[in-house]
Order: sequence, then C-alpha cells, then structure tokens
Amino acid sequence: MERLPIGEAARRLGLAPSTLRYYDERGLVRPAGRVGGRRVYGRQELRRLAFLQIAQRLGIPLQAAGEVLDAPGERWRKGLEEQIAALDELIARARGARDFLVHARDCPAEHPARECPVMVGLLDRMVDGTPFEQIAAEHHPS
Amino acid sequence: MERLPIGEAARRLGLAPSTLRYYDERGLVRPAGRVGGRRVYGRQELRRLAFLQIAQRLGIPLQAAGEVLDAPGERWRKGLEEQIAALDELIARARGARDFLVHARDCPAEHPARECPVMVGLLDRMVDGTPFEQIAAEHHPS
DNA sequence: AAAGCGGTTCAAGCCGACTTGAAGTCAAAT
DNA sequence: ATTTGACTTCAAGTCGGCTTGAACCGCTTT
Repeated sequence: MERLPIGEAARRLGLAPSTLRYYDERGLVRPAGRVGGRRVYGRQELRRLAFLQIAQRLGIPLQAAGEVLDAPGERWRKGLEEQIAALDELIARARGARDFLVHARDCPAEHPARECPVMVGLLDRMVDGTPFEQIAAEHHPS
Repeated sequence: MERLPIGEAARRLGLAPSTLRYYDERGLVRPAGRVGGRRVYGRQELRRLAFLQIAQRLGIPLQAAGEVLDAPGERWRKGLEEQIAALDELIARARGARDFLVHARDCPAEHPARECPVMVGLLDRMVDGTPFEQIAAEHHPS
C-alpha cells in the first residue's frame, strides 16, 4: 500500500504541494495519515483529488464538489442529479455559444460584433431580456 | 435613439449598476457618453455587455472577451478560433463528465466514489497521469 | 560540520470580479 | 423647503482559490 508524501502526490495530479496543504486545511482532502509529522496520501485521497479536479475544471466550486463526495447514499445521488442537470445546461449553452462564434467567424463583416445582422440580432435579444440559455436552446434543440 | 441611464441598462442585462461602473473603470464597456456627468448607454454598449455576459458564463475571463471584441478583422477571427477550440474542449470534457456522473448515479454501490469499480478505475487513471480530457474523449469520441 | 532537500506552521499577499460604504450632486415630487 | 431617488467618486472590503515568505525541523549527502 503506497503512501506518498505530499510532493509526490501533488506531482501525480499536477498540483502544487501548497494546494494539497490548503485542501487539508479546508478539510476537503485530508491526508491518509502522518509519518513523522509529514502528510502521506493513499489511493483514496488521490482519487478524491482527481474527483475534485474534474469538478473544478467544470466550474463546480470545491466546496460543493467536496460535499457531493462526502454525502451518503441518497444525498449523494441527489447531489449528482443536480450536477448532471448543471452539466446539461452548460453543454447546451456551450453549443449555442459555439454556433454563435462559428457564425461570427464566418461572417464577412469587418467587425461582426457591430455589423453582422445575425450576431447583432442575437445580442439584441439578450439585451431585451431573452436569456441566453433560451436562445442557445432554440438554435440547438436537445 | 434611446440612451439609457446606468440603472436601466443594468436592469436590462440583469447586472448591478456597480458592475457597469466597474466595467467602465476597467475599460471593458464604456458608456456611449455622459449627460450631466451621468453615464448613458446605447445599443452598442448593451450589445457589448450581452457579449461579455455570454463569454463570462462560459468561463472566459472578461479581459480576454473584451480583447476579442475589440480586435479588428484578422485578429478578431483568430481570437474566435481560439474560443471555438476552447468551447469544443469544454463540451467534450463536459460530456465525458456527464457520462461519468450518470454512471455514478446509477451505480448500486453505497459510496460510488469509493466502491464503484468504473468510477474508481477512472479516477485511478487520472491519478496515474492520464488527462481527463483524454478519458472524456475516449468515452465520447467526437 | 555544513549544505541541500523536502517537508512543517503560520501569516500575509494576490488575482479576478465585484460589492459596499461614505460623502456629495442634481432634479423631480411632496 | 425638504425629502426621495438615482446618480457621481473614491476607498476599502469580500470571496474563492491559492501562492509566497519566513522560520524551523530532520535526514542524507558532501
């Protein structure tokens, strides 16, 4: 059972040791134990770190991710439902935005954000209160 | 030609007036002008704000979004290419993560993050250095 | 014995994106 | 005449997520 010192654990996940200390302090990922006062990390902890990394790259706050990770049975599943819904929304928005940017890129106007009628029209709808989510969804019906 | 005071402009976009002042100060969105010392916003500025809103919700830093918006012709298109690529990556990651969470949700284990073999296996691959992008891409080939 | 390495704690600093508070201006409504 | 409301500036505060710096410890290598 390999138990890695902080530096090695951090290296594996592409993080700085200070980050792991910070996570420890915040109670997000506590080391498996201490050996001579030094933090040592095991598989479980590395997995927790990996999980947090994924969550974080998707814009989920560390706090929320940590809670999902610690929630038992039912609560865990509920937390996941929320995150899945959030991801579905994110994906829809991203696809809408992508189409939008692709259009902008292909538009012959010199300054599409000012001249392109499609782009301007879309922005104007936002200005008039239509949430981007909706515009994105229209253009990209799930 | 309607020129809205800061409060009205902010309301239209669901922002706080202080946010618009902040954007002005940072040079991201300057009001169309001043009337009696007060900021007034026109269509162009509202569109800029809408654009920044979209960008921001996708995790693009304000600075970057503002630069894309101001870049002329070729540079604009280059900036867009980058953002489109970034979005493609984001979408791929999000879809991978979604599958991952869906699996976790459907896993009968009490604590999937600890017990579910698929989940644990995935996390372990990350621990061993495989970037999540790659794992996500495998599971969700574009 | 001294230097280097990798850890330790604690406090402070930094960045982005704002928000909040204090003090003032101005026009319209009571 | 005064109060209300929306604005102005400027300085400072907040929050998340770290990083940095100072001082120290214990082991190994030179």
